Amino acid sequence: MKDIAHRLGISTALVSYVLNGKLSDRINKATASLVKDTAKEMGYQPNLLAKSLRNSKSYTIGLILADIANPFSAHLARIIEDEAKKSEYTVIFGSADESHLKFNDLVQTFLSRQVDGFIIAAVEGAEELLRSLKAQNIPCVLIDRYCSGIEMNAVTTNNYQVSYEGIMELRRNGFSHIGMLHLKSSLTPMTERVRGYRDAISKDNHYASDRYLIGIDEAQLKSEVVSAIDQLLNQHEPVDALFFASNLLAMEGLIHIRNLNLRVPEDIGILCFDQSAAYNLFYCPLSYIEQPINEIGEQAVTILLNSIDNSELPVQDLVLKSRLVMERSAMKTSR
Amino acid sequence: MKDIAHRLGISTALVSYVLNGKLSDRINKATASLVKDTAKEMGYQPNLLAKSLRNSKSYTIGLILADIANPFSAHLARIIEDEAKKSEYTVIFGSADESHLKFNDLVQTFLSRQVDGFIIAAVEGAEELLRSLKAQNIPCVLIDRYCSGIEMNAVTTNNYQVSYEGIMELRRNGFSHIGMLHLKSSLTPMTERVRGYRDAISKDNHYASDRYLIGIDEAQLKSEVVSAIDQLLNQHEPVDALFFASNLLAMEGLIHIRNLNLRVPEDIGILCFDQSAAYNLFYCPLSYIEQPINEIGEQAVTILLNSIDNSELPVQDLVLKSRLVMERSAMKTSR
DNA sequence: CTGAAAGCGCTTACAG
DNA sequence: CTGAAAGCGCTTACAG
Repeated sequence: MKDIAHRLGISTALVSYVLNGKLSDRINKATASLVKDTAKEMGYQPNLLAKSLRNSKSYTIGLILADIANPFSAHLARIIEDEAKKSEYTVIFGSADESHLKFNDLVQTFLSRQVDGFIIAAVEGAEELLRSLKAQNIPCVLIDRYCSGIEMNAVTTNNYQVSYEGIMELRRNGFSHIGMLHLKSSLTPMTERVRGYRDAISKDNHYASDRYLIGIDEAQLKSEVVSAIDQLLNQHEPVDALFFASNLLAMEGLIHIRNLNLRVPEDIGILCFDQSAAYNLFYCPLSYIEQPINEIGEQAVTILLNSIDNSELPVQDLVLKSRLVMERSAMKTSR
Repeated sequence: MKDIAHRLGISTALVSYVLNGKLSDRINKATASLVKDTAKEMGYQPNLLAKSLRNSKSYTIGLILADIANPFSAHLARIIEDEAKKSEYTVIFGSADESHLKFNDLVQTFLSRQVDGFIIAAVEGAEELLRSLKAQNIPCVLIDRYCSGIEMNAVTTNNYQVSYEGIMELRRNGFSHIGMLHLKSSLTPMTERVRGYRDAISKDNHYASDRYLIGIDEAQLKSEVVSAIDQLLNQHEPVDALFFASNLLAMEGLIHIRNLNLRVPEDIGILCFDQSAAYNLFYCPLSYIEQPINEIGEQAVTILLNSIDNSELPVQDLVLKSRLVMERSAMKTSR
């Protein structure tokens, strides 16, 4: 910029005005186009760091996910990237691995990088930090996980409702002993899915709602899924259907079911949470609950950018609808 | 920083020295600890933008991938994130979608954000821009795709060698008519895999090396995979094994094979490129070529950071070894 | 229509 | 042992 100004014998102020299209009504058109041409010729690259420092606006959003390597997160990241780009925002991301420490670390790092706002899939124990972000008036949108007790923008899905309906569908389709594998987690998506399952099971006094309900520790997911399924099958009245409450649970569960040579849906009905390209390789078309990932990502960005532009906006709490996709795996066939 | 200085009645210079641990040998220890305490108490957050501007070093690396939503890319991104974090670097990422325009755009955006260096999965037609990055002396590491004709740091895998060996293994295991589906792409991973296949087929005058070789257009991957497989099966001498040259090709191909009710490996042998959690849902254990993703990511970051720290380093061209994992899908059983 | 000057938050060579 | 001052690359209120 200095070079341009110097070359043309004008001030950097003028260069700045021209390049940013400001005051364009009272600038000599000849000089204006001269500046533009010279800028192009010299390959001028604005320094966004300097710009941000001066404007206290970085056009950067911080995205904190559980793990970018998880297909669900990766897909979401892609949507957010595209949506942010439309408004000239860049995304910096980090994976918190459900760890409170990593989460804090990421927030601090991103803050010192002066992000304009956050899109956050919270971890357990994040309440305090979230509260402090809110107190500092830093624009945030929670995705996936809702944090009760704090009024913050959030984009979530109807986990309770769709789980309830999924189980009711299984019952309607003739399954009578439906088990559920969920992650041991106090975060809303999981607790809501469990609640949906329990209410559906309890309806009309089916049987005790925790009889076939098993929580899995994410740290040893594989082995626990295997023993949980074995346990549910080796009972006096074994389950005739299984509800997997996340894509990872479904993946490991299905592998075990295939290893046991169980036939789906004849021996056991299946309903999974989250879509996955992998399901297509299973021999039986799998039923699943599809979250509207595109909409989650788009809405999160929209809400965030709005609240960056206008800090006085009321808190938005958007609950999107997941879709129940029923395939053969959830259709009981007469034996 | 100004606040701290003001509160303590000292200069910001001193605060800066203390907080950065510089000149620590000639600073009063009492003031030093006073500064540190006050900084903590006031919740001082350094502004990395200002720091970067002053130091012309942003501690940011730009990661350009084909598509962060692709499991392979997502996994790589995660490794790179972790490795970069170890050295206090933050990653900004973008998906180029194999588009030359998006690629240019991302490079420009990241440059104006003053990244210290790039990790790049190049697109077709990126040569010119890469050459200009090299001319500007901007640290870069190419991953996955090698760009012939430009001397740049690169971390790739032995695509030719491992494809050749995979096909030879299939032949050794009794398959005699081996087809290959690859993407129409002039990028090295694909061309090298094809070359490996052809050389293995040509060896000992098997048959014309392009007889069962079909290129797929990524834009309509699904439909073309289906018709390609049909074509390879409905011949006078149909194929008895298939080599899928990428994870997406394998995914769609396997779906079609399952739809056709073909038995693997009895009716058709299978070898896939790239590992995938999805493979585990297939009824027959699948053979695949596993690229060392962890090592790719780690080495890419290491090489990049080294060349950021020392611009005089010689160009590194690292070729890592992929691993051939042979399972039942590649074992011909006597009918 | 255009320029001189201050300032964003930091660092560092220089002086004392 | 510590401070005043310049400067990184930008923007913008003010003056002319």
